[in-house]
Amino acid sequence: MKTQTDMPNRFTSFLEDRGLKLTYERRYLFEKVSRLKGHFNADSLYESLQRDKARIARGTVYRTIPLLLESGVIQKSVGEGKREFFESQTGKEHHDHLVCLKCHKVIEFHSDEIEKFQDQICEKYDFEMVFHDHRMYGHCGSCKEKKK
Amino acid sequence: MKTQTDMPNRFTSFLEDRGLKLTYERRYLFEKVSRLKGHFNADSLYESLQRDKARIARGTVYRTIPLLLESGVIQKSVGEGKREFFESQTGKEHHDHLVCLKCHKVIEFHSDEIEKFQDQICEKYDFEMVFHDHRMYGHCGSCKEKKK
DNA sequence: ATCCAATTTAGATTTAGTCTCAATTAAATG
DNA sequence: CATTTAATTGAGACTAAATCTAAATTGGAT
Repeated sequence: MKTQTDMPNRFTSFLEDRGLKLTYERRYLFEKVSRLKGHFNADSLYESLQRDKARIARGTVYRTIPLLLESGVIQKSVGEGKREFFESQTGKEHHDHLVCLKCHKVIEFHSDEIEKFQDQICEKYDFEMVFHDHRMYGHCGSCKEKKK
Repeated sequence: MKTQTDMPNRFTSFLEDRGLKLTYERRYLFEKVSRLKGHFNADSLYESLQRDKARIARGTVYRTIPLLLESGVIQKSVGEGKREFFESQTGKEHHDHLVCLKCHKVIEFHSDEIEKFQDQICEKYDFEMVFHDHRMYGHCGSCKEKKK
């Protein structure tokens, strides 16, 4: 819920832990993706920087994305095409996805029970979860019928 | 009348539903990926065909992968690099993944309870699940400690 | 304020994936 | 089972995505 700009955050602590520099470009990209609502890929992110007149090179975007992924600021998302898609984790109300293999419709769902058992699994394996991604693929109601 | 001795399967029924032809290449690729155990990408699949001396063009591999995905024969998998990775769904003992954001270790898990609630969700949304993919990202036991 | 290793930039290069069109083939039809 | 035709394939040209390189810049330690 909180997205403080100058306070330490998930990303700045991550950089510090790794002994990496907090450059202008890294901070800019962190703030940019934190504000992004929908899905994006490396290129659409680069283009939105250009619209901002932020002079950050394409290569820097590609080099920063793995850092944002590893720090859990963004995650890989439901990709329908060939490219990798990402979405911001910040302040997002969590949901998971049912994806129709036929019409590609995406239905969002949420289950407290599943989340509870997830936590149990993490405890069992001594794993500290940052985020998760749970998708079920199959056929939605209308495509099931159309199958005849 | 079918010229093949093969039984109908998920892929052949899919092709039939869509009015697509069951070509030599499609059958070959279906059988190939069904036998594959680990992860693969478009290129490693193409290379394994060349080792087989199967003369199937690169373009055909790229054109067939979406069909294998849509029919649920393969699914997109835990991709660590930039490329899309796939894995066969056939006859695989189902498991899900805990993925360490730091060392990229993958821990497999299985939970009957989670599967049960998944089924409930599907029922609620009138969704017929073909397969699912559930990943939790975070820090594994040893990376948690190393964080200091 | 200085210094140095890390990082960035711009563009060249490499690699991944798509497209085109002539040739081939599945399978529907008689 | 010969004919027909629309779908599919193969080969390679082409486009797009991602990486690399070397010179310039910068964070942050001293």
